[in-house]
Amino acid sequence: MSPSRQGDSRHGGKRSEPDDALWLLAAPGDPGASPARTGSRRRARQLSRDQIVATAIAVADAEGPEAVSMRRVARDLNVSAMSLYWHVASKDDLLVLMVDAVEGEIDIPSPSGDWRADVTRTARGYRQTLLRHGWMTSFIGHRRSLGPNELVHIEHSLAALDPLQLTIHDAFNVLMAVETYYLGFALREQQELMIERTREELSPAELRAVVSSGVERLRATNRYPHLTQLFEAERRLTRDERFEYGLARLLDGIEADLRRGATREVGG
Amino acid sequence: MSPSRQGDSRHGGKRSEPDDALWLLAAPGDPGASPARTGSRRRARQLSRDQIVATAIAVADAEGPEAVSMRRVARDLNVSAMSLYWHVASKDDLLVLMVDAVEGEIDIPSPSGDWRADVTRTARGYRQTLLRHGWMTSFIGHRRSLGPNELVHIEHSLAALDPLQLTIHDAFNVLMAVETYYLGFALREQQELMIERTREELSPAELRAVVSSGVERLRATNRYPHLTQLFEAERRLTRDERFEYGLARLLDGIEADLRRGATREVGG
DNA sequence: CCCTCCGATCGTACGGTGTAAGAGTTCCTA
DNA sequence: TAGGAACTCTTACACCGTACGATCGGAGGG
Repeated sequence: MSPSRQGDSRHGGKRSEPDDALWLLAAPGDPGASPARTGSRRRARQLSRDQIVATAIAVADAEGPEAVSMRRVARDLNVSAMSLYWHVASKDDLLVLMVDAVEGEIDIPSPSGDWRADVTRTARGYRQTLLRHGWMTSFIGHRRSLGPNELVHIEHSLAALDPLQLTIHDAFNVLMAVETYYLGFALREQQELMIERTREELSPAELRAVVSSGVERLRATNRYPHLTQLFEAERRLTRDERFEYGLARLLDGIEADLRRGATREVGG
Repeated sequence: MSPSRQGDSRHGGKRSEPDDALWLLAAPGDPGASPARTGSRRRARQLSRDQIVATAIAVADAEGPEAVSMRRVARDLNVSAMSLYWHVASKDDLLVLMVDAVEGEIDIPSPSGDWRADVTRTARGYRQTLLRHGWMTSFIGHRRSLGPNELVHIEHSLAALDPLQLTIHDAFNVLMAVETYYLGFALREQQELMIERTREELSPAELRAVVSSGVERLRATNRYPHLTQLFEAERRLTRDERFEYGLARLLDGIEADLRRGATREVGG
């Protein structure tokens, strides 16, 4: 019944992270000795945790999240599957590392003094990055701690809010609301893209048939007037427009609330 | 290389859905003949799609998303694994059906005339339901079509916006912004809950050690002033408070924008 | 120089997974 | 009574994560 506990340390591998990799609140993969420290001191061909993570990301980018398996990553590195376990505690750990690595790709504008512009820019960058790595939305739920790159992300985002002179909690509250929004958007967007991709595999004729028969049945029931109308209308808003609309409205609301005089006190 | 195509029909099973189950834009599981139509006309013990979905949901509720396997669900139904495939096209399909079934649990208030109250109520209901079925955030990405229950959800949500007299597109835009928010919140909330649960397995002493050593290292770097401050502060906002704050601000922004005179035209 | 040690890699094996193929069972209809 | 549709089961395959122990190769001590 009780599955294997999270391995504390085996083979006597070292525990220390590569120094400035700071993980908070829970341990990520721990078995790793620091990777290939002095170049070619040991074996010429030295496997490293970063290499593994990069390869796994490449696989996920190219063939989707379900293609990421230990054996597959190992094969791409010309290495046996079990070799990976020296550098990475488990597959779940690898996923966590992948997520944090991508989080490091997001470019973070340094605070300009215009908090709204900064936040908007960060949100767009986040969205672009998740769009570039569509698998992120499937793995992001595996995150069970704050990785070094997310720490940097949060720190910078909070710094961008400095001009507002909020308490740290109010600032965090604002930040979380915005992050919530763009995380949710990324999730929905990914779903939509998958549906679109599925539909692209149909011939135009098939597609038209499926859609119109669906809409037809929808209308026939007479119980979905709004939906019928929606599907019949010609132009739909693009995803970009929807992203910008919701983000702008959220920031509008936050801005107004702040102008109204500090964040509303919550009872307690 | 090319994996199995989605099975069109095998064994000559019927295709028709149970009549009012309306799926749009892509097919869900199709092999199912309609389940146990006339009670005990056939075998006394008749497996049905709904039973399978319910059992799968029960497994997920009790033991988490990773416990849901075809064999496991079959075992709980005292049936062989392959029997499920008569009623359900694949595991992915089962997941889609599970998601839609849960979506049907969300209670939908009938429009009261106060759109903001209605939307808020729906958002809370959605959050509560996703909280009750924590696995939803891991499966929701599998949705590749609009299930009957989500159709109802959208239809009702759009109806709630009627008093605003928007074009159907603008209404949809508003709705999507809100859904984006509470979907994102559910995702983050689930992450947080998993972290909390992980931490609950530690003794208070261990916990304090882990956290404070983390914060200590954080401070030591001198590069995370905001985060350090955040972790040292005593009171954190509850999740409820954060949920309500972001939702209210988003609705504030939408409201203000609408008052400003119809939704802003987007160039094109 | 060899020998020992240990970091790193590998081979094998176990118990799980999703599901294709087709045989077997049960019941309704002609 | 025969036929066939509706449904269930057995078997088998390829793949998965990973426990365990053998093995390899270079660094340090004698």
